[in-house]
Amino acid sequence: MPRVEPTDPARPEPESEPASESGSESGSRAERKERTRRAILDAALALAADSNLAAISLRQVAKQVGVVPTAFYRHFGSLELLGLALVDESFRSLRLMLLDVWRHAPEYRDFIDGSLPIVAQHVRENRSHYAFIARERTAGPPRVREAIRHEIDLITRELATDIARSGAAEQYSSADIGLLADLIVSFVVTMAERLVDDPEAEERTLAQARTQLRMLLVGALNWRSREPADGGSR
Amino acid sequence: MPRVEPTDPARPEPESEPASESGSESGSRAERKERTRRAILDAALALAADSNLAAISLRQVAKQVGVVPTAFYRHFGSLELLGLALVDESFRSLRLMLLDVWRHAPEYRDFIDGSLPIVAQHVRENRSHYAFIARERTAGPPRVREAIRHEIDLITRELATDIARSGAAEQYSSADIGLLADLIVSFVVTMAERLVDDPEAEERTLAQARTQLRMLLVGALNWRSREPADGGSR
DNA sequence: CTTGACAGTGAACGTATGTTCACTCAAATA
DNA sequence: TATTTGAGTGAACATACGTTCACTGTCAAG
Repeated sequence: MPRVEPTDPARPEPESEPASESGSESGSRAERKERTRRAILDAALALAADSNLAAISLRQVAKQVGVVPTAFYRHFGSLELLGLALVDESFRSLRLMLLDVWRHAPEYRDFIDGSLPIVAQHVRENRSHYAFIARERTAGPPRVREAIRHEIDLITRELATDIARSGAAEQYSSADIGLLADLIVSFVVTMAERLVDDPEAEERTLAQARTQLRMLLVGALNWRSREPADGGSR
Repeated sequence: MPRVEPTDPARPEPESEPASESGSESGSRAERKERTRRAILDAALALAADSNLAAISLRQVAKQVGVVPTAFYRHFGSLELLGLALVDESFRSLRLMLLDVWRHAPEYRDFIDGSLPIVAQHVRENRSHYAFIARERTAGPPRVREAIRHEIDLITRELATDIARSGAAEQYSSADIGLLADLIVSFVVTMAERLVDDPEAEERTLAQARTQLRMLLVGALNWRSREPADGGSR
């Protein structure tokens, strides 16, 4: 039986079923496996927070979860694959949040005041995931870095098509729309990094980001693409 | 054995002086110490490039340098202090480069076309240092992270005073100048990260960055600060 | 009721880690 | 010339690492 002696990793998992059993070994076989998997993901997330993924060990994770090191391999082939799983779940949640943002952005004016608080709230509620992404984006194993960059690229493209659709697509070349989307996403990534880094300063960070985003969009509104094939050959 | 370092144990040290002695033990006592110190810094820089500072070991560094592990302590008390030294030397070089940039920026138009190539060249010639900064900025030991953030803050402030001096300081509140400087520095940091990440794409990255920086400055030129102390809140 | 699948166990392995300590021996100082 | 200094040595330590292997006990399918 799995012992639960280390720092209590009580599952705050939203169970659709009313958990009649308070013990840690309830549920079906598959449910128990999934619970261990979650515990491993959470433990890795917590341990990596004090340094980074490449600096933690399989044995530390296993110890924190309360299982023997070998049990790790039943769930992940390596720490790198664990990292990819964390990237996956981080961006799955992020994309759901972005659906809200897309919806609440009918005009440019509302775009900022409507979107930023939603993003900030999501960062606040998923701090460890954002911290993970911010760190591993530049310092993670190559495959993890690539996965994160790919996800951000996808988001940038979505924002670009959204700008092209709802904005004045006439005055911008499609290349310039892409560049604008990239500028915005890069800025929001930077802002998210700051929210993660210093949660206490959320209010100030947000106020500044709002002004900066407005500066940026003033630039966009006064922008005229010169030639069709200006700087962007795609 | 997850990773190996097939690095040649030979000294790849670029000597500017015509080495009359082919051996590696010329010079005074202090010079020899300094040479070992440099070798340690370079070795750590190279080893961290495959993961990050927190993931490498004192022994790996010592092995790569070609000294016994204990010799490390004659130069640095810990890997963290080594990291701080690397931050220091990275930004010392960076600041020298920025002096050039400040000088060659009399107008906004020239600011972009004159500055970006200088920055790009510096990144190209100091790739390993920029890679180090980019990684450790988010994933390094806390004190290293803090040191990097502090250096970037100083640069941002310098840019702000430079904008206030040479630009039209009338139409912006001082707070907004700071926000604009932060916007620019953040963007350049992102651009530098990309140059480091994919040196092959330097030309395209630079072309896009030039357009994006122009978008950003169009925003700045059309910006009017609403109230003295506040941002553009409505 | 039997049986196979399989999450988790526990020992064992060879190797790598940080740090200590007493030491050498050539250059710098006196 | 005699002495001090200090960069680099090499052994030793306790601990941690990833990975292997044969195992156990229980849930679910046959």
